[in-house]
Amino acid sequence: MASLKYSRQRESIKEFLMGRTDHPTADVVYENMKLIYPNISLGTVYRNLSLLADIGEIKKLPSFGGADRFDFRTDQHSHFICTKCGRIMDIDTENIDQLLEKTASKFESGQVLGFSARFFGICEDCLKKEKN
Amino acid sequence: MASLKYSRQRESIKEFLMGRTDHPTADVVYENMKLIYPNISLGTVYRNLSLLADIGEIKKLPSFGGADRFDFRTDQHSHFICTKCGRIMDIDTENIDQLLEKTASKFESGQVLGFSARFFGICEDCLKKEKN
DNA sequence: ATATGTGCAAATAATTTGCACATTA
DNA sequence: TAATGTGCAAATTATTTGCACATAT
Repeated sequence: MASLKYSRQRESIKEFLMGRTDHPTADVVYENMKLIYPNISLGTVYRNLSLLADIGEIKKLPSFGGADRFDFRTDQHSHFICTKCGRIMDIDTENIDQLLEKTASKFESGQVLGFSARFFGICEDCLKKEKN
Repeated sequence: MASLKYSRQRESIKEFLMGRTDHPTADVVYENMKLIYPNISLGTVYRNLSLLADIGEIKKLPSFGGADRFDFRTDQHSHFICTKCGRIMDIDTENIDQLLEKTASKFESGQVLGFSARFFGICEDCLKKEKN
């Protein structure tokens, strides 16, 4: 029944995500884990990210023109995605979440288990760079 | 300056998407195009889908645990995504779109160019199958 | 001891790209 | 005839998986 066993690697991955708010890709996690475990493999990183997402300890964000992102915040919140640099920022949308919740409860063609709002655009940093 | 030239393949791809509401993947488009152009290549399909999305004639939906989806509807609307079978359905959310619009206009850490709400869950068909 | 986890490398899946030839304007 | 598009195959990118060995319970 697939019970869970401790692993240093998994704990470090979790801790790493906990300390970041920028929703890194698996590859970024991998690069950072290599500093602690020089021999860690990308496969291990992917396996643990999937596992952590499955048990709800982290959240997997579907890709937007690139690699998936992983987020330690598992509570309901929205994202702003910069289409220039790919950065993902949390965005405060309490009222939206309430409305989504309401819409979800009214949906009749299936069972809604989750929802999210996403905003696409260009972040401040990229706007500044454009002025050059 | 990359001006646009007519191509039968591109027109057919557009027409095909126009006749569907289920947001097919590039591969599904490819399989259907092969019925018309037996020698068409997947590369051509991808190139035209990207091109059409760039000029705003279709919409590219970021992947959710799989291949990207393409949609002829380019107006603002939301999606219900079945996490079992991957089906994507349009969902009517006028009030949500208004609220998202309002939130977008208030956002200060960048320039919002678009937004979307997505609902995840299990569609009616998959719910029925689960009962077996 | 036995299930679970890991590293490694190979496999798979989705998408992109270089190039010679074909088509459009 | 010059720019754009196509087919083909190889390359790239993101992710998954089989296997022998290592580690946790």
